[in-house]
Amino acid sequence: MATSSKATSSKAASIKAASIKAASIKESALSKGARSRARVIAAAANLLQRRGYNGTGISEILKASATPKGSLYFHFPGGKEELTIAALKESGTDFGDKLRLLITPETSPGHALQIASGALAQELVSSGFEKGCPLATVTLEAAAASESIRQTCEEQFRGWHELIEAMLVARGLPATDADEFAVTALSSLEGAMLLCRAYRSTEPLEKVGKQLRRMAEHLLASHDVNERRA
Amino acid sequence: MATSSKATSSKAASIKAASIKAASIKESALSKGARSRARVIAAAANLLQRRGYNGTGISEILKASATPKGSLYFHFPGGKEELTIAALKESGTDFGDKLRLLITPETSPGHALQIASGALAQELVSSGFEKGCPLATVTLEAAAASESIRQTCEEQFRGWHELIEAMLVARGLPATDADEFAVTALSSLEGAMLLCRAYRSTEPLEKVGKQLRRMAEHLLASHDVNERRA
DNA sequence: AAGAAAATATAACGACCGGTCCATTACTGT
DNA sequence: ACAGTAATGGACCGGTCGTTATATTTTCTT
Repeated sequence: MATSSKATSSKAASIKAASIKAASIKESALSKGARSRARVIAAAANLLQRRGYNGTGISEILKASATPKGSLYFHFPGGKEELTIAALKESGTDFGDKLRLLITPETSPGHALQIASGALAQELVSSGFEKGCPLATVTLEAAAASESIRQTCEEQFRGWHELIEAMLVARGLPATDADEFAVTALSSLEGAMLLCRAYRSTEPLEKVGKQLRRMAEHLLASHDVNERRA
Repeated sequence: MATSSKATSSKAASIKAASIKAASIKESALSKGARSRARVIAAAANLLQRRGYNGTGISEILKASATPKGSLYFHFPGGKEELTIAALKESGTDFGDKLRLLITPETSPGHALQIASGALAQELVSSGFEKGCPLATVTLEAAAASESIRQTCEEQFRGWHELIEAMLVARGLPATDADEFAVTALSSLEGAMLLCRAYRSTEPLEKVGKQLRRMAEHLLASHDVNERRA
C-alpha cells in the first residue's frame, strides 16, 4: 500500500448535474459515471464496515455493486486506497448527520448519548453483529500502513468528537471540560461497540449508554451549581 | 475460514518437560518442540497485535520466528485459526497478569486505572503507535467469520472485565454498580486506544485516564456516603 | 451528424495467500 | 545401539489478491 496520496479522483463528471433534459422523472440527476462511482463507494463502505480493509477484496466490492473492474480504476486511479478513503468519508459524514439529528435544544446531552447508544446497538443486532463502527476496523488495520487512510480516519473521528463537544458547550460547559468528556464518551461508545461484537450482545452498549447519561447529567448539574455559587 | 473448531492441538510434547539431563544451565527446560511452538505463538501474538488477522500472513509469522512451514502445521493442525486462538490466549493472559500487578490493596481503583492508561499509552508510543489492544483488531476482523476466534476474544475480554469489577467489589461497591462501571472503564480504554492510533497521539488515553480516575473516586465516595447514611 | 471524451467491459498479469505433502533429520525411551 | 516417534525443511498446489492494458461502447459537444 502506497503511503503517498498523489492520486486525484475524477469528480469532473458531476459538476454539471442538472442539464437541459435533466427532467428525467425518477432517475437520479447524476451523470452515469457519477452514479456508478457512488454505487461503488456505497458498496465499499458497507463491506469495509463489515469485514475491514484487508478482509474486503476489490472483486467483492465490484460484484456487490455490479461494476466491472475497468470502471473502478477509471473513477479511482489510486486503486483500493483511494476508494477506501472515499468510502470512509461517506461513512463518516453519514454517521455525523445522524448524530446531528439527535442533538436538539430540547434533548439533553445525556439523553442524546443514550439514544445514540441504542441506535448503535440496533444496527449491530439487525446486521447480525457485523456492522459496528464504520471506521474502527479500518483504523486498526490500516492506520499504521497508510498515512492517508489514517488521516481520513482522524478527520472523521474528530468531526464526531466536535459534535459531542459542541453539544455540551451549548449548555454552558467550559471548553476544557466539554472536550475531556467528549473524548471519553466517544471512546466508551467505540469500545462498547467492540465488546458488543466480541460478546454478540448489546449489553455493553446498554450499560455504557446508561453510564454516559448519568455522567453527562452529573457533569452539567455540578457545573451549574458552581456557576450559581460564583 | 472454518467456523467449526474440531482441530486438536498437539501439546503432547510438553508434558515431560523436566527429564533426567534437564540440567542444561541456561536453556529452557522445555522440549525442542515446545520451544518452537512457543516461539511461533509469540511471533503470531506480536504480529496480530500490530497488523491484525487478515494483515498477517502465515509466512510472515514463520519468517519472524525462524520456523519452517512444516513445523507450523505439525504444532497447529488447525492452521492459522488455531494458531491465532493460541496467540490471543497468550496475549490475553499476559495483559491480565500486568493488570493484576497494578491492583493492590494500597492502590485505589481510580489510581490503578490511570496508571493502566499511562502504561497503554507508553506501549503505543514505543511501538510507533502499532501496538494497541492485542485483541481489538482481530475481534473486529474475525469475530463474524470465525466463531471460535470470537469466543476466545470474548473470554479474554471478560477476564479483564472481571479483574476491574473485582477490584471495585473489594472496596465494598455493590456488584451491579461495579459491573456497570467496569464495562464502561474497559470500553473507554479500548476506544481510547483506537483513537490514539487514529490520532497518532496519546492524548485520548490521557484524558480518558483522568476521567476514569475521577469517576471511580466519585463512585466509591458517594457509595460510602450512602452506606454511612443507612 | 461527426468527433472527442467519458465510461465500460474483459482478459490477463505477477505476486502472494493459506494449506498439503512427503522425505529427511533430531530426539528419546528401552 | 536401535527403534520409533517428534520435529523439521521445503517443494508445490490451486486460488485469490490488487493492478494494468487495451478494445469497445456510451455520452456529450459542436
